[in-house]
Amino acid sequence: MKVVHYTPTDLKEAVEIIRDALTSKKLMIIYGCCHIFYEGRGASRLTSGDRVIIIKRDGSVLVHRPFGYSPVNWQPETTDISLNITSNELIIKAIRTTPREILEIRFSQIYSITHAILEDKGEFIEYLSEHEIRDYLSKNPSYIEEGLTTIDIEKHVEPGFIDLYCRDRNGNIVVIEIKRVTASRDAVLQLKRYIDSLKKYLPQERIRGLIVAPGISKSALELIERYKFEYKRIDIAQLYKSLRSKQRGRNLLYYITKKG
Amino acid sequence: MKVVHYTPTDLKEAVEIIRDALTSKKLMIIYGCCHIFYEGRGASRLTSGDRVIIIKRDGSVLVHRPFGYSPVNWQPETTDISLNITSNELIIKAIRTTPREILEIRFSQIYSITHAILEDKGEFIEYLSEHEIRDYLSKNPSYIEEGLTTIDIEKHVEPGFIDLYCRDRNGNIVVIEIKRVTASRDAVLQLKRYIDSLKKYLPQERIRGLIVAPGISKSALELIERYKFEYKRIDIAQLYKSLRSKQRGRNLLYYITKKG
DNA sequence: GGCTAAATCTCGTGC
DNA sequence: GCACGAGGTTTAGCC
Repeated sequence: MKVVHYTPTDLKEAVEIIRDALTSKKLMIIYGCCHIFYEGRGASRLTSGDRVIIIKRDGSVLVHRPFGYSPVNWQPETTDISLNITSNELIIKAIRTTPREILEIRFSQIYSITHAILEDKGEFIEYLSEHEIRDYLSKNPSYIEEGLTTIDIEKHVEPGFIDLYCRDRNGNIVVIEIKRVTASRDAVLQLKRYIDSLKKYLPQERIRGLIVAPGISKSALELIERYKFEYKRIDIAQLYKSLRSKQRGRNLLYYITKKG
Repeated sequence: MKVVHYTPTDLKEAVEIIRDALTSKKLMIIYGCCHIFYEGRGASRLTSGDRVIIIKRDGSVLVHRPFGYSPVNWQPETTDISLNITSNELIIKAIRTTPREILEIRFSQIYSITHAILEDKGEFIEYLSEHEIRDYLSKNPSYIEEGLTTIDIEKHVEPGFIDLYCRDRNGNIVVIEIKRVTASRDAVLQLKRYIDSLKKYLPQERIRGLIVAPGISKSALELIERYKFEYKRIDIAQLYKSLRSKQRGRNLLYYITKKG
């Protein structure tokens, strides 16, 4: 990647640099003093100040202030970008339809422009969240154990929330703690607290404790045996396949490796 | 604003530049080839490729790929940022608690670093959208008229959607057309079409037509009188205050001026 | 295209 | 600190 950097002396010089970068479809970053006009689903004005503007090759525009994660103004990728210059302002206008929205950036000064062609063939691998695993297993409890039925999800007990609250084929209550990664001692202790709390209200019920995770630590396994809980290993990659098979663009197998 | 630009020859040079920028709390933008590790509420990996990384002075981190409006990875502002270097990688790690999340960026190459102190005292002025006004008035119909009750929002009739469909204290139907800006002739004609359509289905009902707007054009007012409709002026600034009064950091009055 | 549901939603406020 | 609600939410799938 070659990054080209300019410090334009005036707006007339800047407009040529920006025009070139736009036509050659580069990613461009501008440091400048500007005020901003937005009209569309909402409407806003931002009075003059120093900002960073990112224009990507797909036409998406981001305006960032010195603070905060989110851009103060933006335009998603489906935009047409126009460029104009008046006697004292350089104007970038990004317009999109559906919904009709206009973002207008008016620079009084441009301090720096960098642009480059980014070669990014990287693969974005997204693992399953605990939430997703929990939802899937609640709908497919037989994946955990034959004859299991879900009674409740995120059932509230005093110490917190039980991931899955089930009943097995013999009518026993099964309290399930799900972990996205190798289950640690903490997971077992958590499960213990839930079950101890439950037993106060259901003294006559037989309650099983079950850790569901792709792996388990030695110390956790020791605790499980002491408390007479159980451990059910799940294959996250297989689960991922079942969940994401309908989704396009992610045709690979995904694995949880180990706790980072 | 003074933007400083570097093209570091190696990672050792880059680490010093980045360290300086971090300690002096500047906004920094890095063009580099990196792979990324994220673990927290979710988990992801991004394999090697060229990206733009923005680190702001509040510690927020954004990782942008050449396409798309949204960052591929990020960390909101409540972060601690650490910097390390191995024999062949420069590692930026941004960690936050509540929720515990780790973002790790591992650069194999750094092409360009720019940093600057942005002076941005600009005021962000957000106007109300027609949508927001409609929602507010639907929940507070007495703002329009004493004894008014909302029956339906965006009620579908043949020619389109009625903004607010209400009943007044005397049991009459009130069809309300809301405008964010000075209402024009078109607004009245629109209202006429809705009411004409309604009358076909409700021949026995008395139906009132009401334009709610911060202003009205002369020609629109003439039409209103001809059709025996009504006009209710609303104060957008006052409405804004009621809506946004709970929000901090926006302690000014906001006004709708005119259509930009 | 609109509608529905989930998100590392974010960003507030109120308890 | 955690729940609740709104947003130019965004983003994806489904009809």
